[in-house]
Amino acid sequence: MPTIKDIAKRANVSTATVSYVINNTRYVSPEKRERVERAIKELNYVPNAVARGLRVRRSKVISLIIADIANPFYPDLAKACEETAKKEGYTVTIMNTNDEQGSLPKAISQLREGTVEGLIVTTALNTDVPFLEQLLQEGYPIVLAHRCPEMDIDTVMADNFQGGFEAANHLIELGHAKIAFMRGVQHSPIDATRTLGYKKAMELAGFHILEEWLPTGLANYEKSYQECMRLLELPKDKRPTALINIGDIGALGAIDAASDKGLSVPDDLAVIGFDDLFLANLRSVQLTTVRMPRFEIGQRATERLIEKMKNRTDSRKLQVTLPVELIKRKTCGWKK
Amino acid sequence: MPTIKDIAKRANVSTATVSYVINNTRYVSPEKRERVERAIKELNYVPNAVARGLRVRRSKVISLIIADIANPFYPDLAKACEETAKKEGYTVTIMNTNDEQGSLPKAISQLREGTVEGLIVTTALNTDVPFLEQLLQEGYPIVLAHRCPEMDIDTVMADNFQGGFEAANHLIELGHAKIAFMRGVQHSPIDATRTLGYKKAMELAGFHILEEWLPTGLANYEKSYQECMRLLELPKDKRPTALINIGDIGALGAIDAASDKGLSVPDDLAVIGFDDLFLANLRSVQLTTVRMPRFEIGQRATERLIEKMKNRTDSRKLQVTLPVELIKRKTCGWKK
DNA sequence: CTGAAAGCGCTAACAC
DNA sequence: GTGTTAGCGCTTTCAG
Repeated sequence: MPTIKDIAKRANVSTATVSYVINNTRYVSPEKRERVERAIKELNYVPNAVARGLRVRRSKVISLIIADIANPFYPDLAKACEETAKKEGYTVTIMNTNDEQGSLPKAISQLREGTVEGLIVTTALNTDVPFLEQLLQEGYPIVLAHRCPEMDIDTVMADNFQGGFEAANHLIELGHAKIAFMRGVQHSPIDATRTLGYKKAMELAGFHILEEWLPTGLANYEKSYQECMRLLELPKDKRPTALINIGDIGALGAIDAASDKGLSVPDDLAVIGFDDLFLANLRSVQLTTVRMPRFEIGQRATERLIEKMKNRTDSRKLQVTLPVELIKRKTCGWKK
Repeated sequence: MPTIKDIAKRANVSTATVSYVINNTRYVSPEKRERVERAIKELNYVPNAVARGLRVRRSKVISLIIADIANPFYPDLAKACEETAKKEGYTVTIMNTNDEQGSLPKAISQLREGTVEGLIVTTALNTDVPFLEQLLQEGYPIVLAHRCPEMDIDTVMADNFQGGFEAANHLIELGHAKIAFMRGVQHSPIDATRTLGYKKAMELAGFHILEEWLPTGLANYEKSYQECMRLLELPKDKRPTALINIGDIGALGAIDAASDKGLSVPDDLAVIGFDDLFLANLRSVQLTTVRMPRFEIGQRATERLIEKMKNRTDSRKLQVTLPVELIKRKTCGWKK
C-alpha cells in the first residue's frame, strides 16, 4: 500500500503538494501536478480515508439506522437516502438494530467514534429518547425519519394520525362498526399516533371500542395471524367485521387467518394495512392500505441531515409531516 | 470530546495505562484501573475509532455489498451476516450498488481506504471480475456470496444448476413440454448456470427450446409482466404452457400477466420461481419455487471471511455449494 | 508558488 | 507495574 510519501518521493515534490493536487485545494504548477498524477497512477495509490478522517474529522459517510432490514418498508427509504446523499458526495451505510432495546446505543457509538458524520434514525423507541437527547446536546447531526418523537429534534415523518383516522373512517363509511386495530411494537410513538387516529374516528362515529379489538400484531405475519385467529373466535356480537393492521405484512397474516377460518375477505372481514408495499398491489392480494411516502421521507431526511452537517451552527429543529394517502383496493370491499 | 489524554490527566496516569485498561491488554493495578474507569465515566469518554484504526489498521467492520436492497432476497442474507459477525465482535455495514456496472469499484475502495477490513460481495457481474482479482492479489480478504464466479476466489453459493434442472424437470414430470425460462440480468453467472440446468433437463427429455422462450425478465415484476404478456400472445403451437422465472418477484409478474389475459394459473400456465421469498407462501399466492438457503449462505460466507481476516496467510480458496430445494406449491398444478 | 513540519488520537515497543 | 514516546497517513499552517 503506497502512502502519500511514496507519491511525493516518486514525483519529486513534497507531501503537501501531493495533498494539494489530490484535494484540489490550492494552485499547483502544471508540471508538478502532472508528475504527481502520473505517480498516483503508476503506484495505484488510494488515499487512506482513515488517516484523512483523523485529520479533518470528516468521513463523508452517513449512517442509516433501521429497525428491521427484513421489513420491505425500508429499502425504498434507504434508496432515497443513498441517491440524495450521493449527489452531495456522501456515502450511506446501513445498520440494522432489530428493534431490540439497547441496540441503538451501539449504533450511535459510530458517531462518537468518528466513523460516521451524521445519523438518520428510523427507529427511535421511546426508550431511546435519552440517548438521542444526549447526542443532540453534544452537537451531533441527527435526524429522525418515519418516527414521531416526543422531543425536540429534526424529523421527517408521515401524518400517522390522519392515516389511522382515514383508515377507520373509510371502514365506517362502508358500514362497519366493529373495527379492530392490530397494534405494532410497544413504545413506538408511530403506533400510538395511528391508534389515536383510529380512536378518534370511532369516537366521532359514536362507536365503542372493545378492549379485545386492540391486540398486538407487531406488524408481522405470524403474530398477526395468531391474533386475528383469536379475534375471529370472539362471540358473534363482539367479533369485528373489519380490521386495520399497523403494517401490510401483518394485514396479510390477518387475511390468511380469515382464509384458514373459511371466512371471506372482504365480505366477512374487511382488512386495511399500512405502508402500501409492493405486494399490496398484486392481483391476488389487492390490499387496501394507507400509503406512506417512503421515498420522500428518505429524501427529505437526508437533505436536512446534510444541511445540518454543513452548517453545524444551525440549531433549528424542523419537523416535517408529509401527507398519507388511502389506497382503496379490494380487501375492504370498496367498489368504484 | 474528551481524548485519551484527558482521561490520563484526570486519572493521574499515563495515556498508555488508559489504553491498557480500555483494551485489557496488560496488567494494571486495581487502584489505577479503578481511577481510569471512573474518569471514563465522568467524562463520558468514547475512544476514537478512527485514530485507533489508523494505528492498528483494523476497523472491525466488514462490508456487505448487495446488488439491490429492494430485493427481498438480501435481508435474510444480511441478517445472517450480522449475527455471525457480531459473535466475533465485528460490525456489518451494508452497501447497495443497484447492480450498476462500475459501482463495484466504488464499494471496493472502502477496503483500500481502510474503513473496512473485509468484503462480502453478492454482486459480482462478470464485468467486475478484473477488479476482484486485483484486490485479491493485493491480499484483501473477500468472499463471494450467492455468486458463482469464473475465477479462483472463496465462494459460498447454492447449487444453481440443480435448481434450474429440478424446476424444469418437475414441470416435465407434470406433463409440460413447452416450458419458458425468463432470464435475469446479463453477465450474471448465476443466471447462466440456472439456465444451463433448465436446458439440460429439456435436452434429457428430448424437448426442443424455442428462442422465444428465453426472454429477459430481469427477475423484476414489471419486465416479467411484459415479457410474459408477449409469451402468451405467441401462436398456440408455440405458446408455453409453463414458465420458470429466475426470481419469485418476476414469477409474480408473470402470474399477474396470465391473470390479466384471463388465463388460469396453473391450468393454462404453470409457474415456478426462484428463492422462496416470504410472499411465495401466502395463501393467495402459493408459488412453487426453488428455495435458496439464504441464511446459511450469509452465515457461511461471513464465517469464512472472518477466518481469512484472522489468518491473512490463508490463501486457500474454498468454494462451497449448498443444496437447493424445490418447494412444491400450487402454481405449477402439483397435487399431493 | 512550494515545502517543512506539527499534530489529529491512539497503540505498543522500549525503557525504567 | 507503569510511563515515555515514536509514529500510523494525512492536511494545513507558517515560513520562505
